[in-house]
Amino acid sequence: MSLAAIETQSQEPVKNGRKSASEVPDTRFDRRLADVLTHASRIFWEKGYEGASMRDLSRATGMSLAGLYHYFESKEELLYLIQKHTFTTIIERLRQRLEDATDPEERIRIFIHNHLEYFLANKEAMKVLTHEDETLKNGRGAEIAAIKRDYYRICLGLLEELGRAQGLQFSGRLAVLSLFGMVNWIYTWHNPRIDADANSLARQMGDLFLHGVIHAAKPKRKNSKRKL
Amino acid sequence: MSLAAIETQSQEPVKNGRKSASEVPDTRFDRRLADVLTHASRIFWEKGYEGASMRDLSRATGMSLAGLYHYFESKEELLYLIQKHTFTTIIERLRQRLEDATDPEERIRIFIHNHLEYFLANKEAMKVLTHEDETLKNGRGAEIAAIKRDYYRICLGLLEELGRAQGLQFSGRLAVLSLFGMVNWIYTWHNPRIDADANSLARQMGDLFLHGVIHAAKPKRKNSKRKL
Amino acid sequence: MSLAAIETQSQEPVKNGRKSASEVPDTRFDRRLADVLTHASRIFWEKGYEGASMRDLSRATGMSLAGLYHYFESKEELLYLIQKHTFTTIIERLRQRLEDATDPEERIRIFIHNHLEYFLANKEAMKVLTHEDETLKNGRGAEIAAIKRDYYRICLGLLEELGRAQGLQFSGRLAVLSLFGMVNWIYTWHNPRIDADANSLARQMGDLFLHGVIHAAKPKRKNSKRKL
Amino acid sequence: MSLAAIETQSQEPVKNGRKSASEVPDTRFDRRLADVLTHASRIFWEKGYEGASMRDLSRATGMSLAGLYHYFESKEELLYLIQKHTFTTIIERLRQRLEDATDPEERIRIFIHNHLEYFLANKEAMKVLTHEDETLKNGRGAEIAAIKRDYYRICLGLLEELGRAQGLQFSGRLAVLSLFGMVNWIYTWHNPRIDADANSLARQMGDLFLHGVIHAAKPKRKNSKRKL
DNA sequence: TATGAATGAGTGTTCATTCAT
DNA sequence: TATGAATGAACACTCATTCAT
Repeated sequence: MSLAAIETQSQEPVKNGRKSASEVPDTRFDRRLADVLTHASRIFWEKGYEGASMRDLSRATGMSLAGLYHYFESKEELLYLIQKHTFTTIIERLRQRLEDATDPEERIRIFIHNHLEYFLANKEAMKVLTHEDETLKNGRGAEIAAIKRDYYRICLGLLEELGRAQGLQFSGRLAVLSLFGMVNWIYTWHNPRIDADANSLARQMGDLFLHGVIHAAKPKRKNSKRKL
Repeated sequence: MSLAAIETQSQEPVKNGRKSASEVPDTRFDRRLADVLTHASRIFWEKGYEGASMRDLSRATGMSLAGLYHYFESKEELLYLIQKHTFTTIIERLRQRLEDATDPEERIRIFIHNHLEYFLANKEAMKVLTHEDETLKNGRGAEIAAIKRDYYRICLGLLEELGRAQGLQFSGRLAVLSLFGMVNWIYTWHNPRIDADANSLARQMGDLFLHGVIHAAKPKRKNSKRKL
Repeated sequence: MSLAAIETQSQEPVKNGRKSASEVPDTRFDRRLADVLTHASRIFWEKGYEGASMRDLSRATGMSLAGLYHYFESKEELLYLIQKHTFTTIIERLRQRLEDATDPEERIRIFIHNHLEYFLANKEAMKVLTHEDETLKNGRGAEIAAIKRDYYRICLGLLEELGRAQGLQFSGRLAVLSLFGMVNWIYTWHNPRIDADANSLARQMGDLFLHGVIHAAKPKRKNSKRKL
Repeated sequence: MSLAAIETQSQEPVKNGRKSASEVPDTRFDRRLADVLTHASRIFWEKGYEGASMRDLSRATGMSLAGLYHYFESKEELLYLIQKHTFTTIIERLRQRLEDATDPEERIRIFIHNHLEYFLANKEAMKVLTHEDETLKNGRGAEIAAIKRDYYRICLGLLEELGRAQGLQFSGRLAVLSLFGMVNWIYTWHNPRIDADANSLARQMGDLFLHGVIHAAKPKRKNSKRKL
């Protein structure tokens, strides 16, 4: 699913988008808008949502200020579109990859890998997602929050599968949020020149997280020497 | 160490260096400025650094706009002071608590507990620290970055102690940054009404992290059945 | 005379003078444009000429922004067309009704009634006429001003007839403009639910005005007690 | 009461107007703001409220755009201040002049004269008052509407006095609103070079209106020939 | 010590209008 | 005949900051 696609989709209710009968997507049209969103993503990443001005976007995209408003209702809509696209894409990919796997550990590793792979390839989007978490208001904010909750629930579900399979007892919430912290934090430190790639990172973080969960949550055996 | 103290200290070079060495510190004065920083912290937390205006701060503190500039060079200095104070305080506390402990695992648990305890009590500061990571420019930015590196190195050191003690082999960098992710992320989700307190959280995260590190990094024993 | 007609008429010189004399008028076409003017009238009334945007008009009429410009040169032309139509219509009706009456008082009552009746039925147009009095520039402004002067002169003529018939001496100008004030002001206060209809209003205002003029202007008789 | 005075008064709740202990009005300060209001009045008159830009006001007053906002919350507040001042002043003057007169006719003539005199001397204010009748929103709009109703009621009261004194029967509402129309309309036509001054105009309009009311409302005598 | 006054530069957004199709 | 795309100029308003007092 391309940025253009999601953009077009959300563009529907805006203005009087006629959208001709035959519905052949005008790719030249869509590409233009997708471009804008890509640039916007970068600018929001560099300067933050508040710090970025529509004039910055105008400059970056080569589109006039008023032209921007021809396509997008407001600065907030740009943020919304970016966040929605990002979340939708990552969830969609995750679902596809999860289809083939049944082993609970494997499935969690898929989750981690999917997350890291996407965000290492789209670091800007990642920061925009996490930094501008509470920026969107009302309807748009609620919509993104709902998608985010979906993502959370998927991960929680995976963890519960694992728990059932191995007879573990632990707080799913804490585990999920700890995992989210680990994998989300990368945008603050990952340097492609010195740090491992998504595959390697996913394996290492998977090891760390899964061993942590499994051993920490294993019902104490009688002869376990000491607390840890 | 009070906010007032750090503030005063950094205020020294500013403008009319009236504050000669021998002078008894005017605590009424200091308290006022500490108040300003506390309010500023809250406002930056609520609106972000860019989103917060000096007028917002003026309103929140009850000090006139010009009054703010009488004490603080610029909006950026306020951010700098807050970040410096936060980091300095947390590191200082950590060092004190570390003094009494020698067991490597115990020391890492102290690190985690210290971090969570401070940030659960100062959630605003936390967000201001992590969100406005790259906001400070030049000298001030470099100074904060240096303190941050200190903090990172302390944590890395603790991990290396553990590795040596237990004969583990793992990437310290990845482990530290994963841990940072886990503990820093709390400001995005911690709800005092439903989530555990710092002690409990520190114990659980400590379990998760330490089991993860130790078991994931343990040199494979010959008879280890399976990958995990 | 329909709005469409006047519109068409003034449209003649615009752009591609396609509309050759012999052509049968396309009424479907005309009705569309008349509709636009009716809507425009309402929007100008609600928001004022300056406050109304072409986008408002586009929305209200369902015609695209560019479509509006296809038929009308500019926003100013829309105002011009509305004002011209309104004035032309009211004068035309007045002339018809005046044809049958000869009594000077009767003729003034016809003037008042015609004015009130039209404007009570077209309150929007009325406000657009009086509020946007000086908005039109150059040629268009002059043309409307000329029509307005016509209307003024007709009324002045009626008053002079009355003066001659009854041997009155008074300032026609002041009387006309006082009358205009009385009857034009209604758009600011008339509430169809509590105020009388055009017939009743015309009678009452006619009484007030005519008694006022006649008694105030009657050459003093020797035994008139006092000024009033 | 000077423009400065009313301005100062309404300025009180704005921002943190400290307003020193002794309360000696700083006339230099007030004069500046009164100046701004006078200029604003003129600009609103020339271009209408919507058509006038804050930049126009900035240019006209010689004060920077941001400076304007230092003193006035918004463009709307400027309009409010002008309207409030105008209405308050004219009502205050009216009340003073009414104090000495007891004859009902005389009192109505005072009303007319007061109105015309003020508005011939302040034609801008007049247009701003009548044209921007519905511009103010919410609280400010309600406040001005209340003052306006006061003014209406005073006039209605005067007419009822006259009715009682002379045993007339007529719609007070219609009479008041007709009178308002007559006297308010002058701003559309009065040309000081060719038209009479306030005194003369007030006398003539007074004659017209009073004769109109009295003769139109006089209970029909048996031998009155015909309707008029 | 502390503030009201003042501002140049910038904000997000809307304007009337043009033009290729 | 009719419209989507596009824009330069303007809009009301806010910004961080300075300065005289």
